[in-house]
Amino acid sequence: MDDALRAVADPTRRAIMELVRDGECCAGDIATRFPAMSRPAVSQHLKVLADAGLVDVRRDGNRRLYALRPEGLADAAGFIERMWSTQLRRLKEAVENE
Amino acid sequence: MDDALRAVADPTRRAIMELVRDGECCAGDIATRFPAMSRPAVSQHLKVLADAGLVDVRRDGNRRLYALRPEGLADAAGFIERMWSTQLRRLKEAVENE
DNA sequence: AGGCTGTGTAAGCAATGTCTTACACAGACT
DNA sequence: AGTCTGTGTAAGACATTGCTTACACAGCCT
Repeated sequence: MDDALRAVADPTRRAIMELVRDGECCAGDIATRFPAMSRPAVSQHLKVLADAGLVDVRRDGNRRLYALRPEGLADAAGFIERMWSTQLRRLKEAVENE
Repeated sequence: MDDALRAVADPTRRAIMELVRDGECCAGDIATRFPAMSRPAVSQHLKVLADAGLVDVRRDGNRRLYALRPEGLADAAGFIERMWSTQLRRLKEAVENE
């Protein structure tokens, strides 16, 4: 979970995830979506995401295709839900005490 | 969202959130739960959490009581759900193509 | 008033993270 | 074989983070 949450804490990486969310995308295409940043910078972000299990990588000849791997967020989602459920429980209690 | 996700990326801060999850807790009590760390370090983490809107602070005489504020995670939860839904949609499509 | 108790803040330092440029290397094309 | 295209990796500069110790200050108690 630690790797995933640390990876997701960066806005560029979140943007990349949104990009590859709807299907595979190759490194170069992803990089051109961030004109303000050099290509190696994007490549490093992709590595962080891959190491955290948030994206899958597949080689296709010359290129590398990246795709979202939502399961990587499972633990993070679990944490948030655990926090969230507190609110729901409190809400429930508040309603019951009405 | 950025502040919340950055705050949540730290394991100590997540532990603090779990601690104050079930009710208010004062700064000192929280700090004693982290014997490996100095009290000011914990105080700084609490500030980060408060600034990110993940905890509420309330003064009670001398002490400061912290409590979880789950709404602070709303945007983060939204992001995760947006990623997550991709998987669900794909799963659905896979089932339909069976 | 004076001295605890509880907490936040300031300054400084070591570790980490995020870029950039330069380079390496595999796969496609001629 | 030679070269181009696509992409990762290495090294280093710079900013940010997470700690520590020392200090500041408000609120209670006598």
